[in-house]
Amino acid sequence: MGENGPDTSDRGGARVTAMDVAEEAGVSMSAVSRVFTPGASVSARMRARVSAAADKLGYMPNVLARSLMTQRTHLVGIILANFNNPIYLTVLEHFTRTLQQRGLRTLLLNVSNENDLEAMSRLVLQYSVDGLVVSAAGISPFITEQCVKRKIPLVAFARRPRAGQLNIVCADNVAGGRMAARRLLDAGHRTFGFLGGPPAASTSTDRGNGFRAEIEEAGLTVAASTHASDYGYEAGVHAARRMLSGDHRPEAIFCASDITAFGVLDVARHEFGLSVPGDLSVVGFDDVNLAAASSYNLTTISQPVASMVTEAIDILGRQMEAWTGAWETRLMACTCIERGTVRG
Amino acid sequence: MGENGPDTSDRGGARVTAMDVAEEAGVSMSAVSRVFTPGASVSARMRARVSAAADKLGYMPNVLARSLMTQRTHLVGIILANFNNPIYLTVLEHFTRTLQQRGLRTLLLNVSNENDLEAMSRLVLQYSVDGLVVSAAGISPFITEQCVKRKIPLVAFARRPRAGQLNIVCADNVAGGRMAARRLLDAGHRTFGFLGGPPAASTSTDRGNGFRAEIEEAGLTVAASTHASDYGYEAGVHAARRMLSGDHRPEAIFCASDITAFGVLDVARHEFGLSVPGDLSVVGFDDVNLAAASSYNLTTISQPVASMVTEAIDILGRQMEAWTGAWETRLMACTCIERGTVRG
DNA sequence: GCGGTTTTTGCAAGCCCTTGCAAAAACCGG
DNA sequence: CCGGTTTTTGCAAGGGCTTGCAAAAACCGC
Repeated sequence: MGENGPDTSDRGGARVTAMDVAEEAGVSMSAVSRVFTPGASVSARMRARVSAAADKLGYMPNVLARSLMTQRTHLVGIILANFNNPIYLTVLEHFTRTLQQRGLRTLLLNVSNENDLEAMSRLVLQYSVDGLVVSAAGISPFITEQCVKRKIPLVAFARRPRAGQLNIVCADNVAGGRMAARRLLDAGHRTFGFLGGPPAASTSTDRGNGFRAEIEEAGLTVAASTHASDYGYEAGVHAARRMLSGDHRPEAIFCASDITAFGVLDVARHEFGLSVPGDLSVVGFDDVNLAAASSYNLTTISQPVASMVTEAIDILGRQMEAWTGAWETRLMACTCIERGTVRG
Repeated sequence: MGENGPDTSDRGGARVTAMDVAEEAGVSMSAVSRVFTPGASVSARMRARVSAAADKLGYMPNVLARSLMTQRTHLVGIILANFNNPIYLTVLEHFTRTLQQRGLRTLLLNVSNENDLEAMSRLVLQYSVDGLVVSAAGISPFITEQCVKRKIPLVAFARRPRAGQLNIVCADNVAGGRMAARRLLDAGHRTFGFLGGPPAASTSTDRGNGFRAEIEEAGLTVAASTHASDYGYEAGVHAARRMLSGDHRPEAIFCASDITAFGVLDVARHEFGLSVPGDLSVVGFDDVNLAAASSYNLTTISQPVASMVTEAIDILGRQMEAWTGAWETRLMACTCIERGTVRG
């Protein structure tokens, strides 16, 4: 005893271990461990002694070493493909916050460019995550099988429901598409356009399907239908030019994303001199922050991002503490946010 | 030999270890380890045998266990405060992608609400990250000291340069502010307003300082100056109402963020009936995606996000492989993106 | 102060992998 | 085919922590 302060036993990396604390406090390493393990059996006196020593040495348990024994890393992997739609920043904000509240950490993986999803999954599995959420197209059997084998709960986020060994949390895009259609039908429109996202995006397809179904059930058709190459503004602009310059310009357009809807609005107003909603009605999807901006004031279908995230994490949590081998799928209801881009 | 297929030795978690592979291949565990360690000494025959066994069993090394020995987790912590400015989605996209390219993983922490930064740092340190980037106000001495002690490279991202035991990568906000001023002075404006972000945001303060400095050096003053409560649209709207309804409405406004600038633009045009840039010039900051949208077409100061991120990761990488105890600070030049919200 | 309970503690084995060291194997020229 | 080199391999000792088990301590009522 007696060496004081910071450079005590500075062996290279200066990493202070439970053993160091144990020696400092004159107790066994197990005691130290127990002090840092919630719910373990430790007397108050012991706790005090150890804490004092730990504080003095600046000890923090190494959770990775711990995870070796406990088989729990408290790490949740999130594989995300969509970094160009601002709604995903909101999604991430909710995910990280909610996970943190539950004592879990976020391992974020980007699969937006050439990296393929399977390789990413391998990576994340090697970190023995306790759970995995994937918001990207192309969840392969390999991935679901690996997760099942390791009993790692997996939830596909914002992907179209499908059979398989995985959980799914997704907005009810078909119903959302129907909502958009209903709103537009109620406004009295007779000709419609649908502007989807990239063809690979199942969510966008579903929105389109719901939209078309509702329109067709009303005895009408969606004459114009096109896809933007991504969910970005520019893609919306290009698609809008195509759609508005045809000879049968639709009276109403439903866009599978707000950002592309912004592109449509701008092209319609500034390039075609149309008034919205006078000459053209537009409905978007997502309800991003700027949808409320007065320049756009976009009527849109909102996904319940907050509850989708909560739901996803609930599922993970439940299956983390008791793996049942059953899979859940939750379709969350959208709501129509009435603003100013639909007439009447 | 001879047991085949998936349920071989399914002891509970079904986790297959290097030992299992070793037995399957009839070799020592070290051999297995070496096969999965780049650059280790293994004969071709051995590699083949082990790989075969590993494939058969579906083995993946546990990188956490490995990190115990190697003292390298390949984890980089990112602590982020700002989830309401879409520019940060771009930042995250660059970070995750660039880190992945270098074989590093992203541990994302959200410090946007009550959670304090110090607690978050504790968490992330317990995961023995190899590096840490913090984009949030309030990096305390505790944090820098911990990082120094553990030789964990730390970079403050998009925070005002200051002395201390840490690296800093930041846009040159002062120069950026000056650029905005220069542009507005060149347009012949004589009265100016500055609309900053939350007072705690040093970056916003610096932008304001640069702006003011340039204006004052031209013998003029920034009469109106106010702060938005965050970088969001609504905050911009409220601030704009305050600023535009005074009796001395400025001819030109510089906003510390594009999103607040959008708010200003909308309030100016739709509530005050002003024409921009006819009656009012506006300059933003960040060059978010929608700044190019024709509804806004915002002249703005762009931060070189991509190179800022690359730079930050370069610093981390360098200090990860050779800790020198020296700290770097990089101030990256902004550029003025000329669009349509400044007259002339 | 004693036998019987209930805590509290330490021991040591274990989690899954890496790596220095020395033994074994492969190679080489003559 | 041999002595000397250069790989390749296995052994065993970690790395930092948890935890079942049994011993030690603390408690309890009488």
